[in-house]
Amino acid sequence: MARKVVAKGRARFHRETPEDRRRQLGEAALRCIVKHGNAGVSVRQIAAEAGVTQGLITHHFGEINELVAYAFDIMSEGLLQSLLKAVADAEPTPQKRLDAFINVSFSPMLFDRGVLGVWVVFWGLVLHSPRMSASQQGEYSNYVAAIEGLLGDLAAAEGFGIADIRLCAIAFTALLDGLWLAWCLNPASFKPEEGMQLCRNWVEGLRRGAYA
Amino acid sequence: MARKVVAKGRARFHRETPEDRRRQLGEAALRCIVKHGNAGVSVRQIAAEAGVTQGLITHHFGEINELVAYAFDIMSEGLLQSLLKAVADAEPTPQKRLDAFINVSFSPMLFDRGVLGVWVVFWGLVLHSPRMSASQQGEYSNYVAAIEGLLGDLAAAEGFGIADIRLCAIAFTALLDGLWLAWCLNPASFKPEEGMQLCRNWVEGLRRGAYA
DNA sequence: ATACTTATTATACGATCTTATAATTTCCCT
DNA sequence: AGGGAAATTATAAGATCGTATAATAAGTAT
Repeated sequence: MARKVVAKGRARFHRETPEDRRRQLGEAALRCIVKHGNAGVSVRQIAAEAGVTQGLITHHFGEINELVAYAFDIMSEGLLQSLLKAVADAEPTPQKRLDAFINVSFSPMLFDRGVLGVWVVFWGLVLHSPRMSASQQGEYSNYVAAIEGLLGDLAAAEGFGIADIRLCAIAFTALLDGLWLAWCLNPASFKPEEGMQLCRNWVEGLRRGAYA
Repeated sequence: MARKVVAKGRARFHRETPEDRRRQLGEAALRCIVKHGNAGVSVRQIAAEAGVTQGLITHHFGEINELVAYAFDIMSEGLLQSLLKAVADAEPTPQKRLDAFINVSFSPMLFDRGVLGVWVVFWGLVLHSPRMSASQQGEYSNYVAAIEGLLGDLAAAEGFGIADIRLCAIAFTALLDGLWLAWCLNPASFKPEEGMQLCRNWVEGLRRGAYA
């Protein structure tokens, strides 16, 4: 009957599995980075955002870099899944699938200053941390491979030639990333629909044999 | 004859004009950012790099953000000047001038992880600081305008059509930036010469009317 | 129920950060 | 040669940061 009495006002808490807690902390880290950029990467801020004390981060991740790398991984995987889902939901023709990929790339889910803000922080870390660089390389190659598949299917269906499809996918990725970056840094410079049109123009150049 | 005696070991120093000192501090800031990324943005580190005491930064710039914005400006202007000089030194045909622009864009002066590292830091600040955003907008429009001129001259000389040359320049800029980003984050993904080829392929698509 | 594992809190320590203020040196000007 | 403006050093104050350590609560198995 008698509830166990908590000594001296120490905070009560809910115990969670390591995986759940790690994910909560990773998502809290992402929210902090969205809000404050590099300045948001701090044990104290992230712990406060997650509603826990600082020690938990040390306990689950050791050092904070490990938490940030983990946040990078879950964010990256989530975005790629969203992209692939949009492609899977499209009509199963190479043209429609590529269109779907372009459309979702310019949708508010990805074409968003907050999302870019997170990536900019990650890029900064990738340049100075082998751990982050390893994550980035894996995720980049997954992304390029997805585009490679889309472009290859289109070329096969329409019968035009591509000299080096891997390089082609790299170029298309670069175009998407570059437009994303430019628009997020300065949304007045062009409209998302115009960005989509520029991507379609790029594909049109591909069709016309500019990369054969 | 008697040298003026310095009291109690206080450091001697050389007095400089405000412009010179500001530039020295700006360049020291750039070196710190190259070396340590966001972590290099610190009054203490920059002052040490410049060989002065911290107070000088406060004296000349007020708050550190102002110094970083100034560093952004001098770096941005320097790079654009280098690009324009390469164009000016090329043979005066639209084709050669555009080629020169592409070549210098992929030269070690720009295709460099340290240079990208500085820009990544700037981008992060642009997303959270109106002051930095204002600088970025001005510099981006100068950059796009330069490309717009190159592409317009080529179209006029060769007689192909471009529906919206401003958007075209934005796309080409995005491609360049995207390739720059991808290579610096992961230099193994492609070779600079391959990047140059991809840019030429993009121009070939333009020639073939993909943007008409 | 009771013991045990460990997730979590609480707290402390040393380093580094930004900014403010006062003292001092340098150099130009007359 | 000497006075004065301002460039520069020196120092301090308070905030925040990362990490380590010990104490405690929560849930699980016995």
